[in-house]
Amino acid sequence: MTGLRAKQKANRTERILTAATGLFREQGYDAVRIEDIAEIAEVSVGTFYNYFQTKGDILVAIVSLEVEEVLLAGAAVVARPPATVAGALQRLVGVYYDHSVVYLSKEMWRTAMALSILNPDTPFSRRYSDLDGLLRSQMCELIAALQVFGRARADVDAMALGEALFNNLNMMFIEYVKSDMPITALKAAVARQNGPVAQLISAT
Amino acid sequence: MTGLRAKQKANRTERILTAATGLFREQGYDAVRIEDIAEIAEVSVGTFYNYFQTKGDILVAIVSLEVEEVLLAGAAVVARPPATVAGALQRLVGVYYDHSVVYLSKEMWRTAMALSILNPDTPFSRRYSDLDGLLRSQMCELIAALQVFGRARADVDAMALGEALFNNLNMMFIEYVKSDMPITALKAAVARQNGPVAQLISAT
DNA sequence: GAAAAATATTGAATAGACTCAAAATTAAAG
DNA sequence: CTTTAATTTTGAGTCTATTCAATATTTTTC
Repeated sequence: MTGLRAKQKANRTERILTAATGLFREQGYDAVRIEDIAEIAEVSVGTFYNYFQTKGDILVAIVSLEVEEVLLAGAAVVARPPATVAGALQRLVGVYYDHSVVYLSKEMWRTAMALSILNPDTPFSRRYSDLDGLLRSQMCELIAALQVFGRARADVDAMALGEALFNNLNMMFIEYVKSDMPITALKAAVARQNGPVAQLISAT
Repeated sequence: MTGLRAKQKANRTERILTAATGLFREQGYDAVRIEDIAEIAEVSVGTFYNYFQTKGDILVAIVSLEVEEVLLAGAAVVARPPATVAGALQRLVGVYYDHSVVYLSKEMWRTAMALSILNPDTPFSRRYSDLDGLLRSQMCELIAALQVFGRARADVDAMALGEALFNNLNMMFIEYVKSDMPITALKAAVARQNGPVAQLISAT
């Protein structure tokens, strides 16, 4: 047996996460009070703070769960990349963006990103940063895969280029959640920015 | 005469900004209370809020002043770019980073960037975003200048590439202020990331 | 220059994130 | 099964950013 305590702990974590996710979606991050989350989760405010260090922490935790999904979706693209460099890049970018936008509002993204910058040492911020690192690696893998398939020139540093490409798409996502730009405009802008690079590294 | 009111207003803005700048540098953003700023600036808490919408707003205002300096320094590089693409890119990047780091701590940068993401519609956040846009344009100008001087291939979209390069260096700066990385490591990492692009667009 | 209008200042009151010492629960020891 | 020890929960209390109605100052009007 895992012990009563461990079971109750898991159960409470679950209840708090569920309560917070629902409230954030319904009312937005700012409008939700810790008291509200605690009430729905049937714990006290103090207990909430035993499970999550700050209000921001739980949001970052929720967002991290979402990023894990994005990572899975991206892996599928890397496994079977489209045949052209430009196409492959745009497919991966599109998958990232589309998945990022399903469950989380722009406000939730803004808040989570802001908090992960503000308090980089909080445990869930670390997790978020780690996931970001994995996405970055995935982009590098994609470039490497294109080289293996002979679609991209072999004489470029896939690692370096992948990092730069990822950083660009990530920064553009920040612009997107800061503005009222539609997702189509975001994709178009990134496609344009990737254009020169895609052309230059395409195998001749 | 500009009117008594206008003069007093300018004077108070000045006093508040000076007080806040000093306190933020001495104690860090979080440790400073609005009450402290108001006391040193010899105004009431209420008056502070007549001049700045939030505590974050005044930080973003201070940081924006700094970004204006960075912009000036960058203009000098664009006016006389180093002779190689890689060299020119690295010079501009270096100027940006060096100037950004003189007066503002990593904590101040983290806070300002986080807040400009969190509340993009506050007046000073807009100003900050605008300045960021100008920096981005500056990178585009640099690429264009290198093309004019025959250092870079003329058949690449300078605008698109400049944006991507700037977004990369900007995201790397975020990584830098989130971590305890020294600035030398930051520059080295960006140089590496820019490497493939610099090589590919260099005039043959 | 006095009265009215417009604009600013003020600080006490509010709200909500977060803390912490006491109380309760679970586990371990005998 | 009791007693003791180790963990957890709890919610009243603290701290600060922010608001707003009352007050004060400056400008405009006549």
